[in-house]
Amino acid sequence: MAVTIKDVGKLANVSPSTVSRVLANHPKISDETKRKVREAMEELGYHPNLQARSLVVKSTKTIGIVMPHSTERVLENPFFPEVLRGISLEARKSQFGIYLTTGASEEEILQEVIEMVQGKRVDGIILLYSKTNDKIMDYLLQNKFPFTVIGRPYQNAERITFVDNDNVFITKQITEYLIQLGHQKIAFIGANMEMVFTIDRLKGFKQALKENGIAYQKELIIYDKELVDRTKEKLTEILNLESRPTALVVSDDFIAIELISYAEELSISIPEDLSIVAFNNISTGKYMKPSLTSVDINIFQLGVEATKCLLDDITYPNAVTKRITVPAKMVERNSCCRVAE
Amino acid sequence: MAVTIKDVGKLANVSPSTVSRVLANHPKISDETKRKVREAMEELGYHPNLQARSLVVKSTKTIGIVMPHSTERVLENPFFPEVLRGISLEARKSQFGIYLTTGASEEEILQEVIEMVQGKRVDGIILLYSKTNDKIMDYLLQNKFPFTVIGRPYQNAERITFVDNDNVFITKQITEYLIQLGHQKIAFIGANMEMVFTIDRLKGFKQALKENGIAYQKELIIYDKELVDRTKEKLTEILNLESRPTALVVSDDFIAIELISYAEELSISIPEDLSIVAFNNISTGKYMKPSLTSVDINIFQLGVEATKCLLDDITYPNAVTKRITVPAKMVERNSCCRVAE
DNA sequence: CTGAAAGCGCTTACAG
DNA sequence: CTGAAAGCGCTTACAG
Repeated sequence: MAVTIKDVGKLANVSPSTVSRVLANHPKISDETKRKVREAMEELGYHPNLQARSLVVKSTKTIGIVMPHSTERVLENPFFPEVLRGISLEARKSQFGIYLTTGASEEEILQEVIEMVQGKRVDGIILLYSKTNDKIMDYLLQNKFPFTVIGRPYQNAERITFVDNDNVFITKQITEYLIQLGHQKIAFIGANMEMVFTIDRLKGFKQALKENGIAYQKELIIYDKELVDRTKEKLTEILNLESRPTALVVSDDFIAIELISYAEELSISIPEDLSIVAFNNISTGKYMKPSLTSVDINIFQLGVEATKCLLDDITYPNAVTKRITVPAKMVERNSCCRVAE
Repeated sequence: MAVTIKDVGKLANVSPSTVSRVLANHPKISDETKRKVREAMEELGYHPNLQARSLVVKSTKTIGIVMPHSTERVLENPFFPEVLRGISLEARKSQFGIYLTTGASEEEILQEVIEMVQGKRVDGIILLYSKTNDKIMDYLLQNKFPFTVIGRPYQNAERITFVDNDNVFITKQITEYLIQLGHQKIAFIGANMEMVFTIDRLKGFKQALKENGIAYQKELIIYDKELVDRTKEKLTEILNLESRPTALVVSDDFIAIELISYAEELSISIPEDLSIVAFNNISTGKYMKPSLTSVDINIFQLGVEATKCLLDDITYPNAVTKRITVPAKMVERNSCCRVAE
């Protein structure tokens, strides 16, 4: 059916081995035969069967990407396309393809990962997120399979190559920015507390409070879990607190946008009554009213670096693990202002 | 190194052929040997090498997805994650994996597609977009490789299975909605004119005008090409036309959001001075001020249906081509109002 | 019900 | 510089 190395060999009057060698541009093959063989390939429209090659060379030239559960709202935000753009760019440079998980639950994803790994579908894996007690990370580590994570591994970080923002630092910085604007009552609206970036950001948030002598108030910390399915009530609840916060650190621009709309229903003006700084710097943030002050976490670069690391890891197994920090920076716009006296 | 069918056979005291058969749960193998073999697999942690299997059964159980050029802004909007969610869901049901193109130009993507097809990496392909003169579609058609497109193929539609919204109809409908609100000067802000959905929407737009006796004005049609890199000038230009439109049909919520912000800089109020209906119904649309009236094109369902069709096509090659229409509907919010007399 | 053999399409020592 | 042979890990007629 499909044209194989044998057909090409026959047409060019050489053995299959020789065809294979010109495919690899082996230096010891004469230019003459190379020409002949290439002509034959051209004529027959030959293209190597990658499966067959993979089977013998034991390398697939593809990387697997583990996405968050496809049911998560996470996927709604532009993180995914953007990180993929970074990964693609870098993978393509090395002629690597991309294979995706599709699972809707951690268990399903784990099964897919096992199949990718054991089924020899990929040479390495990029984990797009880092959460606590992640079975997938455990599995990969245990099987010594090359992988890189975007985000800080909660355990075994010293044995894992990862790229991340310095979430503690940047969150401390933005919190201090709010403090310098005179805010004392600042709430933290986190994402899922199983996500390590949430843990790190909360840490930075607390550090800023502490170093500035502001007491930490438990009721001013809200997590995603409390938000899902009753976002509106929960957010409204905060806004109605008798000692309502004057500023918010919000894990995601989308939540910030939602929250702003609720605030305005309650006649709370942004930023006069409530300052907000969020994360991710979505492209429409600058067109909002008020425009959103947000942390640009450089998603594209996270993807690029993670891929570079993974490809390194595949090429030189057993090299030392690396830790890459991608700079995040606050983009100041108009959703924050000095607290009213 | 890795454990193979041979190792399992040895441990279970059967031939590799038998192991292979219990893998396939062949009915003629006795329960007793099945048990024995499965035990051995368990003990050794055996997992089949999918590459090897693919090589002989000539099926990869994976589908390839061709994305728009990764450089396009298209990727910024939630179309991509959402369609992928639909594809994943459906693919997973049939145990199919997903392989992605990464190319940054049509030429690169074509090369990748050729490699996917000839390299036997995938059993079928989903094209995530439809544009005029698409080399990739031509290639696939010519090679009789199973594929499905999301969007209407510009050529050869009768020979291609595709899923699409009825873009002509829905755009006609929303245009009539604006006309019924009393608007006569309506502008159309399209995406790239090479995209077939833009062509179709423009057609629906014109139909609505014609049937309502409104003259078609060329200067009220703007394409993406004119927008890229100088979006602001171009949009502002429209807003400054001496006979400024009172309503807009905009190809994408993101553009609408951007446009709204420029309008307000010019003290044009939405919707009082300018009504807007856009496409895609992004999740934050309802939190905008004003909230966005937008067409929900049901991206998720487009992904699901495209995958179903493709899997059918893979299972029953040479079946008749299908055309699936996924309903789109306008979600009415507050960005449109009756034209001022 | 099970095994031996051939074969999927390639690569790569080994030999000359 | 090139070919014959073995092998990657599986599946599947063919035979018994």
